[in-house]
Amino acid sequence: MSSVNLKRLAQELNLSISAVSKALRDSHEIAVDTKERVRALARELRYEPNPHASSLRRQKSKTIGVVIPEVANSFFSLVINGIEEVARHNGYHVLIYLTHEDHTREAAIAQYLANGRVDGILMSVASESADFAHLQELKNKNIPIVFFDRVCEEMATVRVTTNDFESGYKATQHLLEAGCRRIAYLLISEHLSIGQKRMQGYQQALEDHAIPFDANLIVSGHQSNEHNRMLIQQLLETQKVDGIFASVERLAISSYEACKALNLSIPGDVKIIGFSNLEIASLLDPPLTAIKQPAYAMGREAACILFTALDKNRALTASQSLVLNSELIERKSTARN
Amino acid sequence: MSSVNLKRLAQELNLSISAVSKALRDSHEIAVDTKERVRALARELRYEPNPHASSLRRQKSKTIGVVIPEVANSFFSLVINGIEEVARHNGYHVLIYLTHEDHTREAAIAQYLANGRVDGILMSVASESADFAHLQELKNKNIPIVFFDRVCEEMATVRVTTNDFESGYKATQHLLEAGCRRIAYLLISEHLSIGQKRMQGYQQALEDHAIPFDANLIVSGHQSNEHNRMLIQQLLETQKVDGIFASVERLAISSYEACKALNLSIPGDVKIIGFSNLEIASLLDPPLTAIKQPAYAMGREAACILFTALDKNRALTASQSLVLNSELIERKSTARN
DNA sequence: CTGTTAGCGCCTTCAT
DNA sequence: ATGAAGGCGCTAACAG
Repeated sequence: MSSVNLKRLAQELNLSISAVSKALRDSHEIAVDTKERVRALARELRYEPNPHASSLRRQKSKTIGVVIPEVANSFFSLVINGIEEVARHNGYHVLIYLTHEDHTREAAIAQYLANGRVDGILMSVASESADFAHLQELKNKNIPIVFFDRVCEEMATVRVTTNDFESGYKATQHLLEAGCRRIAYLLISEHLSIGQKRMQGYQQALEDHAIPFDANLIVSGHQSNEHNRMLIQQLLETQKVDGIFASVERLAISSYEACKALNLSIPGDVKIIGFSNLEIASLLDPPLTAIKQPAYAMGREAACILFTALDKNRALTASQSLVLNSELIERKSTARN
Repeated sequence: MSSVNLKRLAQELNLSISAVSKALRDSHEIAVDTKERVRALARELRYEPNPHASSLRRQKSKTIGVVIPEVANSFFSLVINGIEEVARHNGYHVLIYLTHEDHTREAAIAQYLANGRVDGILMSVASESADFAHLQELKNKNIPIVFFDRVCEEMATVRVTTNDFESGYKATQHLLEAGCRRIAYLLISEHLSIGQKRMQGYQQALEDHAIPFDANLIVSGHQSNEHNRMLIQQLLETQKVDGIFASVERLAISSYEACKALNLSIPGDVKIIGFSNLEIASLLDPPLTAIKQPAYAMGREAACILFTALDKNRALTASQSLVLNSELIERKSTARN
């Protein structure tokens, strides 16, 4: 650590440390030419303020924590892009934490973020998070936190979500209008609000079309894609199913795989629609009819809300919540059958 | 900030700050029962040491920086997973920075990481990085840095890479053996070593099969997928091409799109092979024959090398570099034509 | 305009 | 076995 710090600059310039500090922060109480001299040397020596010292002193880190279930997934990848973009623009740094859908991990992460390491948190809760004491804890410590997509229903906090009920309704309606009568609904975890809301939309659509709800057509997936594919195959074999609505991307893909494995033709025997942001899904044959969430925008919006709160030292209130619209994307098949 | 800190604990326990500090670090010079008392209260008050104070004092942050071109890409997503996994295991935190393939951003990031914010860096260089002064700067400041996948050829540093020449060779050979004679090679940037090495493998394979190299069949892509698809379409329209070898995932996908747009049948008119880690590529019809990099493992390995160096205070030497093997994955088409 | 001083919270000698 | 003191590098209040 040959570290060039304020002391070093001060020595070389025959100035006091605080004068140098002020000069670099462009304080009005420092002579213009002095500022120039200071800045010149700082540039020459490539001075960079020590962020830890600065954070310690100012009680803020200019860093946020992003807590998400996973990243190997187009939705969260895009979200990170949005967040990083805004963070960079506002001079914030981004720490990333993956829960792998594990409630214990999420709690542990929350625990050690509650010590000043970050000024705020952006979070999409893990699917198993039924117990949210750890989140309440963060709230108590006054750490601003913005939930996005997978929110914690039990807490009154800022949320950036999409119109889950509505898009669930539309997706189901889409299948119904395409002639489906036995539509399966696939979700990832019963504890997740998005799964619930989308399902409510699904149920409402069924009801509006006078189709009876059948609990046998609801499948709750798990971690392993392999396992999920099995579950879906089992469903297709034991139940009469002519449509599948997958409430997350992975399940939509597993549905495709399951149909393929069973030699079911996809638009013919079973129609599939799923939440997905995968560009490549449009190249499938038939292309995956998808509900596409504005992932990048969600990341940006969530980050913006957090940063303005942080920079203006304003508290976050649930009223700042935002609901963005997901889009139903249907593409024509180029099937040559 | 009602922050519970050492002082607070010390007061409540009628101990000195240093005693508490030592107790929490399980020092042998503190009585066992005292330690117990301290730990009990710490747990009760949910004490977490202030990381900035600690970093400042110890001159290390237990944080690493990950600098990558982008994240909306299956390769880097998987890498992040691997890194986060190892980081968490070793008690490190992960800051993430995206260059968006922009050399200026990369330099700026390097600049402000060179101040103690991170103990080390994992990096995949931006495609435009012809000039690497900023990387040399980090080297000079003794910030350990491990390059992975996209390395900086001009510096003697630790690298975690894949067998690019070899896999380039194999991919090309695969197409040649499938009967291709006019194989296009798509790369993302001339400045990138991976693009070069894979191309060398491509050229060697051509030579070994006595196929002349044709510079017209080399296409260098850019940022926009849209633009790349156009370039490829143009290539397909102006040149006789019966095979495409895409050296990055995005270009493989764009190739698919281009063929579709031109109504070229994919195994028939043009065979495509590409570097890709997308699971869903197996569902395309025909499935994308892919060179799959061990992305997750690369992230883990790179992180491991960095952490052991950091924790043992050992310098990184180029000799610790690692070359992992990519796998050629061919799947049978289920085409019903 | 510039300098002095006093911490931020933690860790580490050194003394008791 | 415990405590006192100094300092990591920076900032902010207050003097001069």
